[in-house]
Amino acid sequence: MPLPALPLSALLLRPAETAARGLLGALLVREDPEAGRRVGRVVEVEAYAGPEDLASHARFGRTKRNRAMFAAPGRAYVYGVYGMHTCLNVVAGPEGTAAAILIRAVEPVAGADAMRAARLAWAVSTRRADAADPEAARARLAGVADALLASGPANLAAALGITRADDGRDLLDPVAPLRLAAGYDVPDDQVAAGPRVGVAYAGDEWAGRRWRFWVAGNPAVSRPRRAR
DNA sequence: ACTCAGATTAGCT
DNA sequence: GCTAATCTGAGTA
Repeated sequence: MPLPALPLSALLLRPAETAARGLLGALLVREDPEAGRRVGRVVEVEAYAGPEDLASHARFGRTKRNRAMFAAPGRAYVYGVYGMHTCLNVVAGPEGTAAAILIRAVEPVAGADAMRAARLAWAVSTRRADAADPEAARARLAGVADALLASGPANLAAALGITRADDGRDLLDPVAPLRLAAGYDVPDDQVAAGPRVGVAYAGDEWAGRRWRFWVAGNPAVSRPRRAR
């Protein structure tokens, strides 16, 4: 398999949409001494530019929540949303740019069982109904195809055990427990693009940009929902 | 196909 | 205090 044209550290200095597309095929690795190694291939991403991007969390400037966005490229920006969900971004651009790439889906390459177990752990610790009936939660997750375990940003975070404790961590550190690594090159003819999900509030100019990129036909790509 | 609950927090007034 | 949020799963049809 060919390697990406650029090392990740150089790729992440490019404009967000370029870096986002280039991140397709990279590997997201979670080392866990108990559960073992979990690896996913990035198959779906979204680019967010800096404060000028009205869909970006950086549009309010620097805040308590988004401070990691202003850190160096390759850092994690992890935030919580909708009361229970966690999402992972990779900071892009020169430090202070506040650009970021939302990782929306990875295709499990190793550790699918550990991902399933982590999804269950998240469910019973977060959702009231699953806490009340863990067996039902276990049975539901047992029916989830491997390819869907880390499909969608919040599912991805749950499957890899990503929490806000990971906010600001360096994903390019080759020995970090959560890291990005060079993976597979994805040729242009396998890359599809469309509008970002859930950013209708940003107005036509920004919501209309086709800054969501995915590997065409890949089963781990999340189902885009209707804009709200 | 559509609708809704869930449950926390940032950002704003 | 209030509103909406880079979401998901369950319910109805």
